[in-house]
Amino acid sequence: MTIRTRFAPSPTGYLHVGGARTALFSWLYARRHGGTFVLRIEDTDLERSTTESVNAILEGMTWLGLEYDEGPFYQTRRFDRYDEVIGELLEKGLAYRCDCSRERIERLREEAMQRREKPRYDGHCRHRQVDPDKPHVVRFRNPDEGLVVVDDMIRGRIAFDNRELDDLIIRRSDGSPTYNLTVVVDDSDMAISHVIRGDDHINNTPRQINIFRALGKEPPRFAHVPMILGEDGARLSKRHGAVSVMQYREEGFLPEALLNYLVRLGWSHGDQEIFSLEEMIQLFEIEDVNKAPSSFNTEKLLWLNQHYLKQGDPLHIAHLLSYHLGRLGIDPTSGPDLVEVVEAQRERARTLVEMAEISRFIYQDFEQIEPAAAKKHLRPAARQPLERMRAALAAQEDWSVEALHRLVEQVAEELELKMGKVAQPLRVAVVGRAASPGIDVTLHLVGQEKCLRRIDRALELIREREAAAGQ
RNA sequence: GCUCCCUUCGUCUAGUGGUCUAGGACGCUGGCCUCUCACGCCGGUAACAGGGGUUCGAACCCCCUAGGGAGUACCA
Repeated sequence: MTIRTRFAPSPTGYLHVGGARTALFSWLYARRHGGTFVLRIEDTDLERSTTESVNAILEGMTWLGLEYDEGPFYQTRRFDRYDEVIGELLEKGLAYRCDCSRERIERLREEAMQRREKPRYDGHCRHRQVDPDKPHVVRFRNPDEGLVVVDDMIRGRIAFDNRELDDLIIRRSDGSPTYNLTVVVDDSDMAISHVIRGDDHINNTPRQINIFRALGKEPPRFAHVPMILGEDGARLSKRHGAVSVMQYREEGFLPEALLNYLVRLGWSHGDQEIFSLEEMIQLFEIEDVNKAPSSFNTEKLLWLNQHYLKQGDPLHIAHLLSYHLGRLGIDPTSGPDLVEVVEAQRERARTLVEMAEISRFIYQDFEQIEPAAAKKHLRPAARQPLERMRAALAAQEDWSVEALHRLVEQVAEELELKMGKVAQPLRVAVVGRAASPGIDVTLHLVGQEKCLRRIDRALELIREREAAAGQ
């Protein structure tokens, strides 16, 4: 059998991490088995669907690298086909027209609730001849009894009693088809073999299976993946911060990190944490997906992101960093080779945004030295080492990391001071903070001119302090 | 309310009747390394929701309870 999976979002918002993971699982399943991955846009809700959302979803998929083999198919372009199927169902008596008022339906619901029963449509119009030219909806005639058994690839066997199901609307009074009909027609027409989707669809599954059968079609296999919860264990929602996939890009995450994080959310392969795309494809089995919902944990995502920052191709990361530097108002071409910046900083940053921020000093003079760092390191005792370093650096011609390293060591030796007594004041003077890459690399990246200028500023500050103390 | 689903460290998970005094990862934490911050390395912290069965033996099988979640639309 040819494996065909699909991702079928409704374009009513951006691509969020839950949808992205579902898409990833579907994509992996297809890739794993040499199958085809189809993208279908479920836009039958004319009120809520927007082209902006379609674009946002496409953009998110592209960024993650989840390329589809067929599509995107739009359901709004298939209305004729749905009508054809509904007509067929009507003709065979497997569906019927209904003109029950919304008031009547509402009353039915309330009565059922009072009787502590599940609200269901009572089949009032099943045997009535509703005038096709008058306003009406079309309902699917659900079997009255029997069991519908779903053999879910993740949950196992789930049984539903047809008595719990009612005759659902498959065509609205405005003539548009509804979800449960369109999925079945599409999954059938597109020969989808495996439906991998969120578990909020479990309850729809028996209805859809019944429609498949009414159509004389074999239903696909189903796999319902549990949802993703927010950091606090509550349901993930727009109010829970960055849930849009594209926002993760803005916040400096790498797509490979997000993908790796997402694949491990609910799925595992022994104790392995790091998965390249190739490994995911090779090892992913839908049966290994957990049944329980899982909470999103940004801390672990950050760890993975740093892992990929550290492991990735520096040139590739440099390109991405360039964008984030730009956002800080920095012209990346106004400093050293970006690859050198990446290599110096990638063990110190968890995101590209952080990397850009801690690299700011390489390009721009700072407003003021961090007070705590200044207080601790720019004291009178630091004046002599700083002056010596200033003189040595001013005379320095070879500005390579190695040469600078020897220079700092030499000054420390001459003054009979430990490295820290020389490097720390120097660092604070040049960086404006007490943290940076190795002092040699730091000096190298900043460049001679800026280094000297900043050391002069720091020396000035020390003299001011000495004067103030002397009074 | 009704139907369906879920339940191992704070979080992600391993585990499919004995090898579990429950393993790994993130986080937190002690130490080492060290010019700072990181990285790295070594160590620590912390869980089988509760109660009944079945069995020589249960995290694993069954039942109940509790707690979460989904659906119950002319949304998808």
